[in-house]
Amino acid sequence: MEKKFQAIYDLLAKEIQTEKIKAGQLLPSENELTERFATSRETVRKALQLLSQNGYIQKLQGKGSVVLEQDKLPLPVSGLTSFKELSRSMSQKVETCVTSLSCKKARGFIQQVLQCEEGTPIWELHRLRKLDGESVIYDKDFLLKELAPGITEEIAADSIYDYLEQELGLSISYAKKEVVVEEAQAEDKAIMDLGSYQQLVVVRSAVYLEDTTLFQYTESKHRPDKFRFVDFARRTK
Amino acid sequence: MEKKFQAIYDLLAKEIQTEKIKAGQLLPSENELTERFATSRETVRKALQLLSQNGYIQKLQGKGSVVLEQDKLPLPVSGLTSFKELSRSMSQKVETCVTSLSCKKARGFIQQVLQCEEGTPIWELHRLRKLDGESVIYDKDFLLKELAPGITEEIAADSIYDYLEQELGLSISYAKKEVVVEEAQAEDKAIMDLGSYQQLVVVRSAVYLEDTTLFQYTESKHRPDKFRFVDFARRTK
DNA sequence: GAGTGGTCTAGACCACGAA
DNA sequence: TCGTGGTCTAGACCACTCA
Repeated sequence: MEKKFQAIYDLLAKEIQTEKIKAGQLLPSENELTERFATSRETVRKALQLLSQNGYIQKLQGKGSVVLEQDKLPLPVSGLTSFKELSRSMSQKVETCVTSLSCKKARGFIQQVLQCEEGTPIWELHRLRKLDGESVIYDKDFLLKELAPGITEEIAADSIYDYLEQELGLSISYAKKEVVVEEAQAEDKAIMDLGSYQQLVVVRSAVYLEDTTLFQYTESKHRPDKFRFVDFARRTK
Repeated sequence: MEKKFQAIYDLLAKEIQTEKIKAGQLLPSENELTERFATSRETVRKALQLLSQNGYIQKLQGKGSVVLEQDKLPLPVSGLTSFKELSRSMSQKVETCVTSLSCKKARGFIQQVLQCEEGTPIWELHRLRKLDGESVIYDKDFLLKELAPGITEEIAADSIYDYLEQELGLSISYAKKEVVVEEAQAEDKAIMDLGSYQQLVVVRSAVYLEDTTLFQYTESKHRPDKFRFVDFARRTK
């Protein structure tokens, strides 16, 4: 059974996305929504808080909740989104090529970033992402084998997150990310279509499960002209 | 009078920051906190939700709230943070130099991004940020003059946000951002210390007030080696 | 003054984890 | 079984906007 506030959120989000309620208009008041959904005001407010967080509305005390303008498919690199989910919203032709999938024992750098015992089995996965036939993104993933024993090249080419969440029932919960620009390494130049680009945008992320286990470490290198990051942020005072 | 849930948040955040409660430990249970702060459980939960959003804790059903590891001063380019607030957390010597402050009538590109009438008075502000004597960040701001009539070079060199919020009582509420990499223009090369760098990380942002007025548009160009972006993101399902 | 959102309360029942 | 967090309720009072 879906949670009530989630259902209200989904419905309102959909009405905004489909422009059944247009930007600039006010949502029905909290009291009206309370009646319409036969619930309590706090539950309505939970839904509205989600809408506000995700940039759908702005609440104005004494007035109501204004619907904000929706951006036309910004790549939500922000938040936690996998490549497959991303590519769905891209018009271009996208291809994923698994260049390497091997199992290693943790030591040195990898052991350190995954914060595990020396010798822990680790999947090391390299994937090349092609847009319109050009290799422009190079991902290296390191994951605890213990938690995802059955990874295959097919799964890796599709979506690891789908596999984890739907097949294994693991819940990805949060991530820490860092974005920097670095010189392309010899390996990058050999494997990617860099043209004259000498630098790459590198996104490093640590992915955690619900129980706070650090589960995956990823280094994603992007050719600068194919990198775009968009963000919606609220001021927290 | 400070809101109760905010006070509880502040106190707990401080205890985590100062490692009075260490990473990996559990927070007191919601019932305990309810008693300690002589409040209701929902109020405690509001505070905990904030802590969770900001990456301080992870809630585990049936167990409690685990304190997460704190990162040592990540530049929070994420969220909504002004340069002055940023520089406070940087060890390096930071200098801001106002290279231009003028008032224009909106038209063309500027009119479009600020979504205002043609001819609306606009402040155009150029600032150069120096780290250790090198000019590595170049900001161009466009703001509605109507809302911030009294801007001076002194204010611009200090913090515009402080002026807006403390002097004018305006409330900055949210922003949309985009990060891309672009070729350095002739102007950028002339005014910044770019060395052999040919490309710049460009952060474009639109800043909105509480009443959803689009108030400011900023283009911030960073020398790639001095750009770093960190982010904490929760998975939203 | 009427209607809006913002905060807070005191309770209820449920799902989950650990012992 | 007991303590934890997750959801939900029905009410209260306040601050704000607008007519």
